[in-house]
Amino acid sequence: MSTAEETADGEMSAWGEVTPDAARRLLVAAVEAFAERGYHATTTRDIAGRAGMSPAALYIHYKTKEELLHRISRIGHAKALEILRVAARREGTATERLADAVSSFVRWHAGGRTTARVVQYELDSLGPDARAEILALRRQCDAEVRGIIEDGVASGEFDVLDVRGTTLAVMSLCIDVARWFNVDGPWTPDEVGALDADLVLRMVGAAK
Amino acid sequence: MSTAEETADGEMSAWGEVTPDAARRLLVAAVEAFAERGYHATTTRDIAGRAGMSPAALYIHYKTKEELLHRISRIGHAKALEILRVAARREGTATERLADAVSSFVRWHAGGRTTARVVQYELDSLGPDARAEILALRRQCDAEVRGIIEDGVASGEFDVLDVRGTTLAVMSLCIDVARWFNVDGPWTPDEVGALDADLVLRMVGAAK
DNA sequence: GAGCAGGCTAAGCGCTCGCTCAGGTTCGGC
DNA sequence: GCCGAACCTGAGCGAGCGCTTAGCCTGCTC
Repeated sequence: MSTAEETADGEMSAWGEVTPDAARRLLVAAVEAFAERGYHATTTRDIAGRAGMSPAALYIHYKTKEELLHRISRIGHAKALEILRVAARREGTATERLADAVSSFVRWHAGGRTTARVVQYELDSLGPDARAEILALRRQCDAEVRGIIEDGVASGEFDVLDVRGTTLAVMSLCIDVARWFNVDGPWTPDEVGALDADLVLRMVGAAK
Repeated sequence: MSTAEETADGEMSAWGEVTPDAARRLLVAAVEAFAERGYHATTTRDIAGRAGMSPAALYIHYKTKEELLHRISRIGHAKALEILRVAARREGTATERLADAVSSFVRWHAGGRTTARVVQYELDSLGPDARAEILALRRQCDAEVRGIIEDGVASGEFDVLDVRGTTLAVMSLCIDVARWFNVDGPWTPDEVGALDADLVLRMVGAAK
């Protein structure tokens, strides 16, 4: 699969399943605003304005501003989990699957940086129930990566002292990309993905 | 140097240089509130309340709420830079200095998680001038780590394909600790520091 | 072509925000 | 014992917030 759908204009194509059209435009506007300013610094008037509507139109499609963040978080985490699941369950050695997981996960964080920032850093702005639901998805993401590492340890491909700690370090490497990646910077999402995949294989002691 | 000054009750001792006493109490209260809720979700009434004062007292010591964040960011980044500088300029091989830099930097992010969260994740809430000033400090932090890695490459200790990219990955590993570390979790700051230092040495291809 | 449901806006409500200001208290210097 | 400076509070201002409501279009049904 190409990364085109996650970059530039295509970044927002992942929201195609959201209907009707007005609800999707509001959601996309909210993603952009939350990514730029953060949830609490974003006003409902700003979101509606970006979608070309009046502030009141927002409340026809969503009950509250928080519901927008909740839906964005759920869809985003579902996408992240899908990326990791596909990599974890494909054919191949643990080394190949880990490299695939890291490179595609990093590509998503870099190319879809706008979405990824909201998904990874605005979790605490959700209420307790919504946060608990999203945290469950996040633990599943961790579990997919940990599973690959455990496979590699079991098969003798990897040399890892602390599987849980190393898993967290791998996730850190991927997630933090959303914090620093800049589309005007020296790297493409593909290049960062390849670099980080190489670094992760070194971390787990995989043979080159 | 022990890590005691960065943990538990001692976390806030780094603000000893802030005077007078009331100004320091307000600053510490702001650090706690910003770390818990984020800058925009924190009210001046909350900060003043935590410091045991009326909302108006805040404006005797600080011109605006943003000035509080600015001062916190500057002091925090200065501390981070000092930690990295000490490790980078001590005696020893590049391997020893990199391990020292990572373990002490990670210890600071884990033990002083409250401060580190504000310092690393609330940067965008600053105005343009203040942000530019803080970004300069951040680039100096990167440069210290990059310097150690370049030394290791030059001496033949390290095997690194992309020095800039690897530096960013090392910083990611350290900084992201502030996002996930939990004082009630299974690790102490020292343990995370040692684990991440080991992983970083693997990333740069240092001999065990 | 009247009725009606869904989608939208203009106007604005109640509230809390960052911040201000007049005035009170405390305390060292003389 | 009085003065001025430093510090702090109670009260509250103007603004902007999330969200609501009354009513107007538009297009589909029969």
